[in-house]
Amino acid sequence: MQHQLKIGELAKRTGCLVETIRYYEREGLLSPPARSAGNFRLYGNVHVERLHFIRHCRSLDMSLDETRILLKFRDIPEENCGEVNMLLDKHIGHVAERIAELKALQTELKQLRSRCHSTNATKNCGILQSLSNADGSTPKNLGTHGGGCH
Amino acid sequence: MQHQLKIGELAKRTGCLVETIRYYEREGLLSPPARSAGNFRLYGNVHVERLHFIRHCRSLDMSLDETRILLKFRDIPEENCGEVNMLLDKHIGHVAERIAELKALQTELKQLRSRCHSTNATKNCGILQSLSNADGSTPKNLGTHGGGCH
DNA sequence: TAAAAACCCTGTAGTTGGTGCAGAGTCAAG
DNA sequence: CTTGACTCTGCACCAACTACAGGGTTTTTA
Repeated sequence: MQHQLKIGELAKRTGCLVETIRYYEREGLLSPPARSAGNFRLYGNVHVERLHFIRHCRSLDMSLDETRILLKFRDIPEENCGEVNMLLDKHIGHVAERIAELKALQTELKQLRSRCHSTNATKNCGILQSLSNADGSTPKNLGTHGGGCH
Repeated sequence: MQHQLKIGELAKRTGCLVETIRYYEREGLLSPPARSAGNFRLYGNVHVERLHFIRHCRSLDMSLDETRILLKFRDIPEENCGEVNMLLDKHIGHVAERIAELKALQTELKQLRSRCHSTNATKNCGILQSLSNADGSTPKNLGTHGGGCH
C-alpha cells in the first residue's frame, strides 16, 4: 500500500475537475477506488495512468464510447490490436468529414457575407434577404453526426 | 384569412419535425399561432417564411441565440443592419477557428496512427502506448467553445 | 353511422460530456 | 474548539433537439 491520492490531488495531477472524475466513475470508465475510514476516495498509480489515458483520448476528440473501447483493449494485453487501428482510422475519417463540412460552410458563409458591405436599413440588407430565401433551408449538417462549432 | 396549415403540413413544407416546430415556439423563435376549434395550431405564410429563415440559419451552423438576434433585426426593417454584418463576421471567425483546431487534431491523430501498422498484441501496440503517456493529456479543445466531431 | 387510422395536444425524459450547487460529513491547523 | 479546506451524495442545468406516454380530434374507410 503505497502513495494514495485523494480526489482533489488526482484532479490536480491530471488537470481535470473533481466532478469530472466522479462522473467517469459513474460512467464506468474509472473503477471505484478504495475508500478511507471517512469514506474519501483513495487512488493509486493505476488510476492516475488510466485517467491520463482517458484525458488523452478526450483531447483527441474521441467520444467516451470510443474511449471505453480503447480502455477495454488496454485491459487485455495479449489480445490482437487490429480493432484499435480500425477505431482510430474511423475516427480520423470522422474528423476529415467534419473538416470538409466546415469548409463548405465557410464558403457559403463568405458568399452570404458578400451580399452586404454597407450598413443599410435591415429591409435592404442582402444578408437578411438571402436568409429569407427558401433555398438551402434543408440543413445538411443537422441530423447527421457532427457537432456544431459552438 | 387564406391558406392555413396544420403543424404536420408546415413540418413537411420546411423539412423539419413537428416536435422541432413546437420546440421553437417554446423557445420564442416562432410566435404562438392561431388555433382551430379543436385546439390545433394553424399557420400562415408569415410562419412558413420565418421557419425557413430559422432553418437556413441553423443549416449555416448558427446557434439559436444568433438566430434569435437575426430574427430580431428582420423584424425591424428600418433599423441599421451593421450588427447583422458583425454577427456574421464573428460566426465566420468561429468556423475558421474550429477548422484550425480540427486540422491540428488531424495531424496529431495521423501521427498516432503511424505508431502501429501491423496487428500486434495490444501490449505492444504503439497507439495504446502513446495514449498512456501523460503528455498531451491537457485537452486543448475541452472547455473552450467548440463542439466535437460526433 | 361507426370504427379505425392518422393526426394533434401537453408534459416529461433522454441524448453528450460534463459543470455547478446544496446540504451534510470529515479532517488538519491554530 | 472553532475555522477553513476538503470530501460526500444527489440533483439540476447547458444546446438543440428527439422521443415517448397518455390523452383528444379529425379524416378515412367499411
